[in-house]
Amino acid sequence: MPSKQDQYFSKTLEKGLSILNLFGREHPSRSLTEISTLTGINKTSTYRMVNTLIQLGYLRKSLNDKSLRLGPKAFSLGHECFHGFDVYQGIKPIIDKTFFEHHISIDSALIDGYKLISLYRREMPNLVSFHLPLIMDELYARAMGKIVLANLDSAALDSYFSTLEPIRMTPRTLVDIQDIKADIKATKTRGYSINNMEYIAGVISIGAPMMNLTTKSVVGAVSLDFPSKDYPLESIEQQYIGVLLTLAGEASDLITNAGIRS
Amino acid sequence: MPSKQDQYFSKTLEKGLSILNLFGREHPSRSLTEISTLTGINKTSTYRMVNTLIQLGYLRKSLNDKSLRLGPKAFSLGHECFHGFDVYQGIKPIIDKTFFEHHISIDSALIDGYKLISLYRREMPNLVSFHLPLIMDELYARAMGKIVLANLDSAALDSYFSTLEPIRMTPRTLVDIQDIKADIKATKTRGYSINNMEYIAGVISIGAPMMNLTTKSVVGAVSLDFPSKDYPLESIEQQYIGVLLTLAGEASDLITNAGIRS
DNA sequence: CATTTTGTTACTATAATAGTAACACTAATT
DNA sequence: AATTAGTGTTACTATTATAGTAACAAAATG
Repeated sequence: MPSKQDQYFSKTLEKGLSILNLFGREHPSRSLTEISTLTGINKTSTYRMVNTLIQLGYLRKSLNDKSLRLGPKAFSLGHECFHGFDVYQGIKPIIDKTFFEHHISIDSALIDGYKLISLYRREMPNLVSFHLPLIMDELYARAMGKIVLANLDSAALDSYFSTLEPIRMTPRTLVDIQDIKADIKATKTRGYSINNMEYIAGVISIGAPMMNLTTKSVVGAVSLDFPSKDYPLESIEQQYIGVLLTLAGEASDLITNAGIRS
Repeated sequence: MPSKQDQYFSKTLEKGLSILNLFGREHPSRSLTEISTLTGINKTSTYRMVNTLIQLGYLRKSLNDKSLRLGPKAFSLGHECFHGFDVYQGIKPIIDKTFFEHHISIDSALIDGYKLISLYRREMPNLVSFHLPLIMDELYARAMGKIVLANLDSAALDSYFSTLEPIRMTPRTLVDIQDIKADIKATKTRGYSINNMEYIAGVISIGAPMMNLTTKSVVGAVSLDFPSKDYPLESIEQQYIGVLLTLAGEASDLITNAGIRS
């Protein structure tokens, strides 16, 4: 948790970046007041920040209505930030290798607070095609989320549950807090997580943690995803746990070398 | 040209973003003093900005040496900025359509100052594979650059030439300023630009402008790229000018609707 | 071990931002 | 057409955040 009140923290920069973060695939356009209310920044300050971003080319303003959109500079910054992220470059070959060896769908993600940031993903054509968001909230309903929760310390876990309001996404989603807690406990002793069609109907996943081996802390997770009609859970557990744990081990080595920590 | 001295411009935000812009594929790691000298920001202020970016997760610091790298937050911001850019989403189908109809390599870019920002690209396997940078400086040596220059007003063109120091990239690259000026003039009357192996040996390109039809200004360009061994320049000019101009027209419509202007 | 370089902290004058409030302008409603 | 509500933009200062100097610590270098 950052101590944001020291002298060596720029609130202005934080505000500016929080504005840029409001734009994305599902929000290509926003208005000034919308930005002001969403960020909690007063309207004049919002205007200053937005105006700055426009002048620098990160945002642009429609002429008719004055709605704001991403500008060319945001596009190029985005490209560089995406492809310049060394962990992304490092995990690609690891996941690709496993993908071509075993022909299974694989996903990976990093923790950011109590969210998962999707890192790199390969999907088999047999899987129900689902367009996953880049940042995912539902830790309790996904294999990657469960294994992350199982590796948090009890204080962090309490803090997570204190604000949690589970949403039922499939008939099998766990929505009772006690059920979720029990599942997390089981996951911890098991060493890997199971998502039995709780997030998307027809998809079974197993997950393992990406650990920083130096600090002994979770920083993300990998998962293998299977179509339930072709793969019963029992056979997955018999055949693929080794693959999963090997992959997670390789990913953990990468993470540890890169010095990622949460 | 932005008037950056008004009250409604945040210098702090500008500095913070300029730091983030120093990172990318070819510069995954940088030191504090490096950042300070490159941006011209005083060391303490750099420290404040960098510290902020670290606390927010946009940068991370190596434990041993204290070198800085992009963090997970920069990765997710990058992804959203890239895929949330509506012009990118809009130009994809246009270029894909032409690509599948004519089986030729196609490139597109937007202007940013006197640089080109690569937008979307499709490449045929017959083309010499070249890894283009996302931001390109050599306007004088590329088809997309030439057509952009040909559409600038004389003041802007003078300003461009006043700082230009051409680099010879192939035996055919124009390095004499007078030669370049003559070529720009010829391009202007021709209506499309020709790059005859001046940027990469063995690659001939033709370029046309993406115009904002409302403001009558250039905002970018598209180009068709051919391997010179299979396509002599004469046959390209006979067969593909129509394709090029149609594509440029469609791209211009998109740009105009989006309200992109330079 | 001495020397240079790089990162971090202390301190304060100055400049930049926050926030209130008023204003212009458009869109919606009557 | 007139009224209202809403959004974006500007004016104006108190406040506070930042810039920059300088000193210091900690590595890196020789």
